[in-house]
Amino acid sequence: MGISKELIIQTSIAILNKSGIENLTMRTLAKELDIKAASLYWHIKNKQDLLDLLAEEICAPITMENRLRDTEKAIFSFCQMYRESLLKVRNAVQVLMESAPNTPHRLELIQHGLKLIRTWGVSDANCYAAMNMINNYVLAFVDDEARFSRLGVEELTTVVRHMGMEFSDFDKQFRYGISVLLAGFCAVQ
Amino acid sequence: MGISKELIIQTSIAILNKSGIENLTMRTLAKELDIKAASLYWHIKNKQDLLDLLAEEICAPITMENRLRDTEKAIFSFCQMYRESLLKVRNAVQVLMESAPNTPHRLELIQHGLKLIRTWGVSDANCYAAMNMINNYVLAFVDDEARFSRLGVEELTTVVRHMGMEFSDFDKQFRYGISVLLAGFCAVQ
DNA sequence: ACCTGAACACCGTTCAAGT
DNA sequence: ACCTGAACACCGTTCAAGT
Repeated sequence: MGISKELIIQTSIAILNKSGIENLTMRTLAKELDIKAASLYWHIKNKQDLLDLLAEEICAPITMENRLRDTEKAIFSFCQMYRESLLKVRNAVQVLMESAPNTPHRLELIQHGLKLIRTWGVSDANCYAAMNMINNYVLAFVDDEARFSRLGVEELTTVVRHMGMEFSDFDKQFRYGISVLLAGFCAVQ
Repeated sequence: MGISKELIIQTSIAILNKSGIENLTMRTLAKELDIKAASLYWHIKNKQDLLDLLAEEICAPITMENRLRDTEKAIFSFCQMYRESLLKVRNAVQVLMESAPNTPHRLELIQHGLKLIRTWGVSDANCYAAMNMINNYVLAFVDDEARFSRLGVEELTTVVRHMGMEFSDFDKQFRYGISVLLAGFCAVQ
């Protein structure tokens, strides 16, 4: 069995999880695949192309079930899925931020998010801004969450002392932000 | 007159504004200063040190005047100053994001922001999360704003058509987001 | 169709050596 | 005190050449 795009993606994600994005290079990727860096260019256009593929792969687990009649619950569960998908791959946030959401699945997700926000009562004029706010909130939150989870115990206690913050429950903090945004959307028209 | 830290900072910002962050390298910076890259290490520790200095310089124009009795107005004007400071330097957002807010002025800004948010009525338990939300909102907004302002006319009309969005008035959009956050903070306790 | 060697044009950083 | 030459260990990418 030879090198396939799928294998390249899975190997890249393995490298991300093991060594982080700063060690995902065309050379390390090639080495892991037992080929030379130059050979990668037969399968993918360039590194940006690889990042786009990874972004799409990272977002793949996010589904768009429409079973929830309660719009608020639907938005919460959508954001929660988004968050969980990002947490599954180390540096997922950086990968998404280095690639434009032009890929099919990510475009679908945006459409779905917009629909939810419209249903929540945000006007046409504001729904793109609202969508951006939610998207940026989730990305920034997960970025922090992932960074915290990689801190040593001593740094953690330093941070806690300095900020006087309990972050034992990331879930609660996450829901707080979403609640703020949803309440804010309702209040401002 | 020799090379000073201040000259290095100003030259770096000139390079940012002319060529963007991807062209701010130790080599281009040295060339602009008429020295060799190795010489830079006499004046600054490394590139991360440079980015920290730049982040502090970018945030320098943000003042913390306390003259406004109206908390809402104070927060709006604080965010507006933040935004304007970021817009003055190309890729300012990326610079801030690549450096931790450990420098004196940035720490002061955080303290001031927290105070405003507390005054606005956010609880101790939530004020760090709220502060993060505002900070991330401004950064993401300016990142978009700066990106849009660098788009050509043809891409702009494409985006407008696709999103059905008017972005003639960035100010209005910016204030919308801040309003959402402030209203949300009040509504969720 | 798929892979490689070798090169090109870059990075950040170090360090002995110069003045 | 300040600067440089030269090197080291990297990057992404291209392309003629191999099979």
